[in-house]
Amino acid sequence: MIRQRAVQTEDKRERHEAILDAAERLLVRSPDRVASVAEVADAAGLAKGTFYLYFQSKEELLLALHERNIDVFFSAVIAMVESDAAIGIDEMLELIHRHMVRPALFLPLAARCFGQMAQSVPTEAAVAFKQRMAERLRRAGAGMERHFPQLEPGDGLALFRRSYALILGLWQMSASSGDGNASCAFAEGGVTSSVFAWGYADELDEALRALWHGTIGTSATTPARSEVE
Amino acid sequence: MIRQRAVQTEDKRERHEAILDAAERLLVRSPDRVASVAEVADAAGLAKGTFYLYFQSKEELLLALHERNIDVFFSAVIAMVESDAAIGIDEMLELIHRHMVRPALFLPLAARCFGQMAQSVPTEAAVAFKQRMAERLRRAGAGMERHFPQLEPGDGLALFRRSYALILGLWQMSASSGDGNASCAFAEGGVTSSVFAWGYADELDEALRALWHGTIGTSATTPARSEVE
Amino acid sequence: MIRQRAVQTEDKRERHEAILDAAERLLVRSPDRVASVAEVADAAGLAKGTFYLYFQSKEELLLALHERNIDVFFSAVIAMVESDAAIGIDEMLELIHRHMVRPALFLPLAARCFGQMAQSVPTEAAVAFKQRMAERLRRAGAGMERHFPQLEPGDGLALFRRSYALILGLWQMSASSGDGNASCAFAEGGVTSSVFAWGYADELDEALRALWHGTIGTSATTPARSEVE
Amino acid sequence: MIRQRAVQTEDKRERHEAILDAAERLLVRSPDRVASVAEVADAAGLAKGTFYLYFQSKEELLLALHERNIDVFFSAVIAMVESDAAIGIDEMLELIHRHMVRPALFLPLAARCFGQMAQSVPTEAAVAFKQRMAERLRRAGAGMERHFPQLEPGDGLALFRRSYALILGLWQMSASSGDGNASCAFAEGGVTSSVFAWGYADELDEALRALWHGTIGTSATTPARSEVE
DNA sequence: AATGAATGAGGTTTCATTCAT
DNA sequence: CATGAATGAAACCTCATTCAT
Repeated sequence: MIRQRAVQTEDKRERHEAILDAAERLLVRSPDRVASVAEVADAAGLAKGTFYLYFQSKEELLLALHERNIDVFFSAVIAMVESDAAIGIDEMLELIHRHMVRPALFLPLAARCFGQMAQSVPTEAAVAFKQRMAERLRRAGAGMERHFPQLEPGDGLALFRRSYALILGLWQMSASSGDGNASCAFAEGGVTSSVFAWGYADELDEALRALWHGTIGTSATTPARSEVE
Repeated sequence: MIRQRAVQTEDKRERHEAILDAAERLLVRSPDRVASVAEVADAAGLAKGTFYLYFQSKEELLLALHERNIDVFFSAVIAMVESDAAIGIDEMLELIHRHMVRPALFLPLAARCFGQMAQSVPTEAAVAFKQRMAERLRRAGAGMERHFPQLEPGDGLALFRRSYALILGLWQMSASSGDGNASCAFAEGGVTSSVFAWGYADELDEALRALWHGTIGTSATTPARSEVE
Repeated sequence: MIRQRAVQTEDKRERHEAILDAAERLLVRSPDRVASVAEVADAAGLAKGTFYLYFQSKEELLLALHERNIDVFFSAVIAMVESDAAIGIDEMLELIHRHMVRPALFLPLAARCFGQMAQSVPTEAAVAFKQRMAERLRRAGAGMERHFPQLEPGDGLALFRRSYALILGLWQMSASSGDGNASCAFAEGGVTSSVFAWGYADELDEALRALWHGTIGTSATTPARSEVE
Repeated sequence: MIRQRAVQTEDKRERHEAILDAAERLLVRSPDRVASVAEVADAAGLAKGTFYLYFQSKEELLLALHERNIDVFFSAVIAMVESDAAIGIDEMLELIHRHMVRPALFLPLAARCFGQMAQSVPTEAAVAFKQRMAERLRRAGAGMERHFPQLEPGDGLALFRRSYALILGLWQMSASSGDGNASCAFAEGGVTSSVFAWGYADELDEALRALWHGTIGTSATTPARSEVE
């Protein structure tokens, strides 16, 4: 239950979360448009002005929402790479699909944040975000290097960076015309469909395999591939 | 010389271009903000109302500007792959740098367009854009397959798609805090810089090499590398 | 058949009429809005600019259209009052209904013209219109005075003026909310409907009878009334 | 004193009025043109956006302004007819002149509203307006019937309706060429002037007398007339 | 702290009118 | 004469953000 006034620090965090929840709800309900601040505040049971007591700007809200998603993903990744279980690309792909591809929210939000962050997020907030992001990438990359000795120092990090770039970039190419679906369903047929009618999920898998294959070598990827197919 | 009135179809195309030029000029001058329609029209020496004779919306202008950039790049790529000269990844990287990385406009605009296209571009326009894009990718991909017989049908296309995703995705990760620079120059030092202070240009090269290496194999990439260096 | 270029005076008049016809057609088709100049020109098979070779402004078009309607009405009125047939209010009402009430165009147009003429019609055009209008009223009024000796000089004119004012004013009160119907069909019931749910046609008859009765006396109106009822 | 922010309902009403006042001021200052929304907001000391917090559209502003005028008039009329003082047409004419004819604003605004209301006022607003108008007419009509027993039920209402129609209709005929004056002062002489150079104020009196005479009979009108002349 | 009225920039739209061709 | 591109004013609209209460 939310108190009338958030006097305690804990209450504040609660409100923060409540606003994020409200934004998420609205974003899931209609993924193709971003709710206005008024709508978000309303959905959170607050007045418009109150929103700005908890977020500097609307962009910051989106960024925070995005970071919450990212956090879940990286927690899982870091847990995996820091465990001693044997891991391969298939385990990683499974994580990626579970946390980024299947949730309706992750990719649209990521695209929006990365595409527009430059606009109105104050530099300090962006820097802080990037620092937290960097720490996550560093830990995940270090874990990777522990599992794959053929990786030179820094290569684990780079691998994650590039994977993330692929995940986002491919999604944007597939989703960039307002079709909520991963696969563009246009029936014009002919050449077009053979070029653009690719499913995001499958293409992502293949692309990541190619990237990892080119980085780590076949040791982790080829076997995994053969297991699957 | 531009006529006062665009009576002929050719004149209209010229006007169209003139508006794009104006927008480009403004965008180059202040890369961190998008000029208003009024400013663009003004810079093109036209009234605001005239702008809407040539573009449905501001989004469409940005999309058209982006497509013009893309077109230059793909023309070069297609010319290359359809020629009989031996090509390797280095030639491709050079094209990418010349047309996408070095021009100040390409990547910010691409990020903006891919991240936000769904907003106000009518579906038909977006579909048309994608079809033109698809045709370009198809030709480039087919050309690639001609040069690299080890590519299965469709792999050339996929390679371009994934490369483009990497180009965009990495740029968004590097540029997402309003620093116009390719390399984030923040002086907080320590861990952060070792993780995020990577130059976009160099990282892109490495990432693309890894991707191509994982797709085409060493035949095209490693030798090419040794020739250059 | 309309020539390509209206060189002769006669051709010009033809075009003038063609534009009026087109405007009338559009106005009849959708009475609640006034077509744009572009639409009118288009419907007349002309370019937008050509319209302005035949009319100073859009207002002038509406005025001319209105005047054409008026002319038909007054021709009938003058013919009647200048004949020797016995006339009473019923004959007049019949004319009014035939030329003003039943045609869908007359009253909306009249309201628009009278309500907005002040805006953009140059004074000279308005004066010219009023002069022609005055001459019609004068002839009709004089004819009335010939038929009703109890009218003092000028009273016939005044009677027409006041009748026209009633016709217009009542119509505006009845039609002022976009309901094309003469009778407002709102079903809220109670007091409201008993006040506003009056049929224009019937109310006009009664009002004009009262006005004429108060001006001419019972000689012309009461008998006529008894004949009808 | 007007608060900076209209928090209370009462404050909002005040704001509403303040905007109406501003619009009225501008309209009085230059009667031949309607100020833009920006001008009105400016004159009210508000931002343009604030205007739209209080009025749906510009048309609604004009309608509200008109209704305010109407309200003053009908309040006076209703007060008169609901008092026990003896009333005749002269008292009524005096009210009409004081509230409708002499104020520079009433008639132009009424003409505009009645002629154009259909445009952009949403139907519900127009219906609400008419309902309020109907209630006023009803009360005034009922009061009239109390004073003049010869009126049948409904005749008082009809009398007001017709009077209002005359007031408006005659004004539109007299004012329809942008001359702010009640009497058209054109010097073309001859027939014209004898037909159209009638003073609105006097003609209105005569016309209303005729209408009332034809409705109520001489009991209320003739004596009053003799007193005046 | 909470509120929501006020702001103001600017995108979108319409359209009567003008003017170079 | 005919054309329709260009104009520019202004309505309309949305919305992130600010600030008096």
